[in-house]
Amino acid sequence: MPELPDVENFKRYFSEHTLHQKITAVEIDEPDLLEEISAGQLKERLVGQKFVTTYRHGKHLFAGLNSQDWLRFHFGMTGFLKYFDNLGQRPDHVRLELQFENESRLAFDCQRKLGEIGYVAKVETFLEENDLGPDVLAEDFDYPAFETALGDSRAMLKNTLMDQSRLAGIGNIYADEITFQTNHHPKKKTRQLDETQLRELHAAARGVLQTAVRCLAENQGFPGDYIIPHRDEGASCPRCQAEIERIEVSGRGTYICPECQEE
DNA sequence: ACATTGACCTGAGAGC
DNA sequence: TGCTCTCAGGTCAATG
Repeated sequence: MPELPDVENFKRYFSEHTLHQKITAVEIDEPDLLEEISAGQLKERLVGQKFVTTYRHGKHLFAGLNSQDWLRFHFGMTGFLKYFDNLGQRPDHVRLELQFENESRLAFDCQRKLGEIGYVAKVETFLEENDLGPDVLAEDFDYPAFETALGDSRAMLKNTLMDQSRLAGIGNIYADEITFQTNHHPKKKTRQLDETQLRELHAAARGVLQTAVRCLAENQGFPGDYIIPHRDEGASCPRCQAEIERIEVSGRGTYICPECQEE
């Protein structure tokens, strides 16, 4: 689930519920998910603090504390946040739970344990050390920045889009949507695109992610010409009715319309 | 430099 | 009902 649009919504959810409340207890149910800090230290650093701000870069969510440090979440394949005050609403695979002054709680649920919980002093340092490219929805991510980010990638288009060191935020689902919207086969070499096509790709990448953020926020379906709701072998293309195909690209399940996206 | 494969983990759903 | 198989929206390391 969690690609950039999901994480952007987690950010909003986090802000809406947890800011400016004193943390009174921290329960760590799965210490293996901790990255830059031990369980004991994390408790020490969090109890008594408040979250004052949030920041997102790609698929990473940073929650800023009044100590100036940041708690970092990466959601892996199955992570999500749940805020609740009635224990009956506690989800099934909680790996970290924060309790607040008013007895409410925030859980980080992560069934497959592929997520990460980190703790960093500076966001910029983390981004550099982990070689993350620019966030695709950053305000200043204009076409020249996009061109720079792609560099001289010789990979297949889908792989370039998903390469977090070039572009931060795009995963399997939205890579497919972006190639569909621009009528490219995902295995096409990125290098083969001319400038007009690259400009279209840039606009489509931002447009798709922006639209997805909004659709998820409003809990409504995707636009009628999106392939996302038709990720099924045998489903029909929302634009030309041809049969959707499932192929593999670098081991990832990939859905395409063979008519709209010729190789 | 890039593609492929398997590993990390666990569970849901399909098919028998 | 229960078993087995496949698949899952992320990332890393090893291999060719």
